Parts: sequence; C-alpha cells; structure tokens
Amino acid sequence: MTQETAQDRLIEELGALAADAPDGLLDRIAARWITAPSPLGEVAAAFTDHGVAYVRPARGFAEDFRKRVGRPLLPAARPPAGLVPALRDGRSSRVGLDLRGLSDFQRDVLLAVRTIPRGEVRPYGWIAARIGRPKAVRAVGTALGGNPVPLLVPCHRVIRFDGGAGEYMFGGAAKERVLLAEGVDLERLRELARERVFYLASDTTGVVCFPTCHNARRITAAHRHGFRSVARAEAAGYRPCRTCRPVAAQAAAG
DNA sequence: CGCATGGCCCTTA
DNA sequence: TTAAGGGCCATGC
Repeated sequence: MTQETAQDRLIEELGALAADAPDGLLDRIAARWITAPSPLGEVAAAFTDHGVAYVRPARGFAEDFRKRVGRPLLPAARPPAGLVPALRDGRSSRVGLDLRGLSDFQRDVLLAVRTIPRGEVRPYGWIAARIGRPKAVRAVGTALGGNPVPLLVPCHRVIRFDGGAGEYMFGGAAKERVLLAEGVDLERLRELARERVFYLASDTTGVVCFPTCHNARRITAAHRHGFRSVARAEAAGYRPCRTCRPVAAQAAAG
C-alpha cells in the first residue's frame, strides 16, 4: 500500500469517528466547508474553529483540500459571518483565518498582504520591507504562491514593481481580472512605469504615495508630481505617506 | 528602452 | 543535508 493510500484511509477513518463525536469535539477535528461566488468563479472555503483555513475553486475542492490539509471535511450549515461577502467582492476583511501550520515567514507575509486595501496594489518588495526582510523579495513571491486563502489574503494585490501583474496561482489573467473588478487601473500603472514614475506626490500636502493610494488618487493634475524613487521625492522635499508607507523599495535606487 | 544577468532567501525534493 | 529554483528587482549593455 502506498503511503498516500494509507494516509487517505486514515483520514477517512478519522472522519467516520468524528461523525459520531459530540459537536464541540467534532469541530476541533474536522473542517467545515461552503461554496460561494467570487470574481474567480465559484469557490469553496473550508474553516475550522480557528477560522478559514483554505480557499480554492469549488471544482475539485474536496480533493485539493485533502491533499493540502489532510483533515476530515464536512459540509457546514452556514458560513462564518462575513465570509460570503469577503469572497464575493473583497470588501470585508474581518474574517477570522486559521493560519496554523504555516512557517513564521509565510504568516508574516500573509498578514502584511492583508493590510493592502481594496482598490490598491503594492509591489513584492514592499511586503518584504514591511516584514523586516527587505531582501527576501523572491521569497515573498514563493510564500504567496502557497497562499492557502486567496481573496481573503488578497495576494492578487501584490504586483511587480514595474506595474506588471506578476504571477498568480490561478494565472496572470485571473489576477488582472480580480484587480479590475476592484477598480485597479493596471494599464495606467504600466504607463507611469514606462515614464519611470513609480510614486506620485502632491505639492499641496508635501506627501509622496504609491500611485494607487487613495490619497494619491485625489491629487489634481496641476499639483501632481511623479517620482522614480522615494529617495528622489524626499530630496525634493516630500515625505512618505503615512497611509501607504512607500518605504524606499531598495535603498540603492536613486 | 528592451533584454540579460546576478543577487537574494525561503521552500522543497 | 544540500542544491535547485521561484508569483522579484536593480543594473548593465
């Protein structure tokens, strides 16, 4: 018998045991799941008593879950509060997550990504800087590739510094589609990038932002100035926005 | 500019 | 235990 078959058998038996257990115990052993519409199509979400642990397309979900999480999976009577709207349009970010079993690094990455507001994007390097590992840029991408809860941890809002969408577990096109649904104009970001503009500043507030920061979007054309780096903006007398925190992606960039 | 390359660091096989 | 490689990025032609 292969190891995988043995493992499947074990999971199945655990599930059978769990089915007869009292409710409280059951919910500590098994996960529950629901399906819901999302910009990626119909998705399913599995949750434990700690929070949502896994989100993937509804098609083939149970098998994906078994491979990745390996814990009995039972249907849920109702989803946790806020989950369905969060999956539908990414507006509610208050859904509890079960991130046990992840590395510290991956958890740090996911929690940082969760702070990116709907309608905005940040580069991979910004996440790296935020978690105190400014050089672990590629590793951030690796960590996001393993995001167990896409949409809830909005990894689609992390893009390349040059305005390219970058990779995505469901493909780059899907990433652009989700961002478009959230109101992000990637085309404009790429245009700016072509002119070497990665930050926008306002000469009325003296603040420099990432272009998608809601503060940056209110700058009128007459007062808007583009910059190639935070360092250059600071040299021109601007300070980084305290909302979007455009820390210098790389210290050397001048 | 567009492309290639080298550095970086976490994860997996 | 190690080595290879990835959802990147700055730099050098």
